[in-house]
Amino acid sequence: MLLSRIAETSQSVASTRSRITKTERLAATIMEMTPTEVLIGVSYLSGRLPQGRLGVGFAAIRDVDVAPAATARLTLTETDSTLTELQATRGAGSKVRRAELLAGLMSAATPEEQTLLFGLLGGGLRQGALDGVMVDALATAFDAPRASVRRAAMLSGNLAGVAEALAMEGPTALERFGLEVGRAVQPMLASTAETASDALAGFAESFVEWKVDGARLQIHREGDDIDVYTRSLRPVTRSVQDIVAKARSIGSTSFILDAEAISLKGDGTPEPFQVTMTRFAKKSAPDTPLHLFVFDALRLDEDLIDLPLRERAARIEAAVPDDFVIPRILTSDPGEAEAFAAAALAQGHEGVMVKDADSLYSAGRRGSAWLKVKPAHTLDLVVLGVEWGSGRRRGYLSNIHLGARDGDGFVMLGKTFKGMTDEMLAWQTVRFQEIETHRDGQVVYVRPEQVVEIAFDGVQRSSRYPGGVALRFARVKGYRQDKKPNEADTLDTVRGYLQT
DNA sequence: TTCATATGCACC
DNA sequence: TTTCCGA
DNA sequence: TCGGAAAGTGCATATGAA
Repeated sequence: MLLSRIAETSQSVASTRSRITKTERLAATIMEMTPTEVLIGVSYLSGRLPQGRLGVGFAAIRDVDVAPAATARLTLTETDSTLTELQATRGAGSKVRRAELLAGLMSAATPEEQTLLFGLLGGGLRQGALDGVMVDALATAFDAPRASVRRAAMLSGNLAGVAEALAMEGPTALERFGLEVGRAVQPMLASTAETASDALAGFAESFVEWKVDGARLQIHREGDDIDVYTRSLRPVTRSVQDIVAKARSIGSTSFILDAEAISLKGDGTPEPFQVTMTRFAKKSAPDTPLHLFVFDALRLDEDLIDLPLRERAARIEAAVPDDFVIPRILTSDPGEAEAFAAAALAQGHEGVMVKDADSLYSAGRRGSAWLKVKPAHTLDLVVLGVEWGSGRRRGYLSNIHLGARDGDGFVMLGKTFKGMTDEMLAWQTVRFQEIETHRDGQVVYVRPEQVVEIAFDGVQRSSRYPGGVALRFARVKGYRQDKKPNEADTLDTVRGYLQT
């Protein structure tokens, strides 16, 4: 029902415009909904989508100008306060979580409204999108074990189907859902560890494998049909025909593999991440070949997700050509692990993954069975400006602009909001207004007087910043009260990280 | 028509 | 993607 | 222990200005 509405609205928009965006499509659909439908949809959306992408959709609901992210954020906040009011009527002072709210909405919804909601989940949004909030809400609304709902949704990649089955048949319907070749599965995620030895300490025996700076791929094959998906489950089969060809040479005709794809230079060292990424743009010729590094198998002739990693690895060794398998060792010796990690770094790779050899594949979970270990660098930089935060950081100065010393001045290298505790936020809100020079919109500019220690993963070329370089994954380690700006690191020092 | 800016969407 | 925080 | 919230950069293309 909803799907056909989306199709109709798409066509009418397409007749007047050259291209329609996902948000426009969504907006058009939302505008035709009844208030109840909007309430259900919006309460889901407000907890679900990244902020910046909602601009057009929410602007349309509120009938305000289609305008930049600022409008979207404002509108999103309004939506939030509407929800808060709703919550307040339920219980004085008691906080109602979004999942509870949603569960209540679903239970109270008419069959027509439920159909719309499930349609929204399955077709209106990203295919296969999954959300902890939704799983929670479904479990509560239909009185099913949370873990079972989660597992069914993760493995089938079909949240809408799970929701519908729960509504029609109840919790017993969950047993039907399992792995399906051709249907992308939420990939297993990793936590972080400081060093390879630290990571190793938690496991009886560990696989230590290269962590390459590429793109994660999930490769499905059933007979002659091969499909490739990104980490976010976007199908990219057409862009990566060289990967498809490699997959075809694997000694099995029914599999689901978890792998990394990366462009390497002639000497085997990695190309910058941006080079790999251009292969995944909509229109790009495969002029830079992608290497394939398989590191896990959810299925190889039979389902493997409930077998330990050591067994899955053995099956991979037997079926996948060595060239396509991630270099790794099985060990419990910290020295061996550290040496392997050092060698990976020497090859130019990011670091290593350390994985519990006895762990099962838990789709979509960020557990501690997989640990990523990458060395962090630090720099002492100078704060050039700060932006007012939003959401839970409203009223605080949050996102800081970072500068490196260059001659007598400072050159901006990027921004960061990561690594700040609530205490630091409170402190910097006062501090940066003390050294404020002027304001422009959300930005408070300051005299370059405050030094901050910044951790980062690497330096990349940038067309955005005047120094031609930007920091990758910059986060605050702490403010340096003991250093003067003229002791901060220089632009040349930063550029020095480009090669390594 | 060309160039610059804005926007959407992808990812680590 | 990293980090902090609350349930 | 888990998941939400905070917002990053780069590239391609659509739109607006010259």
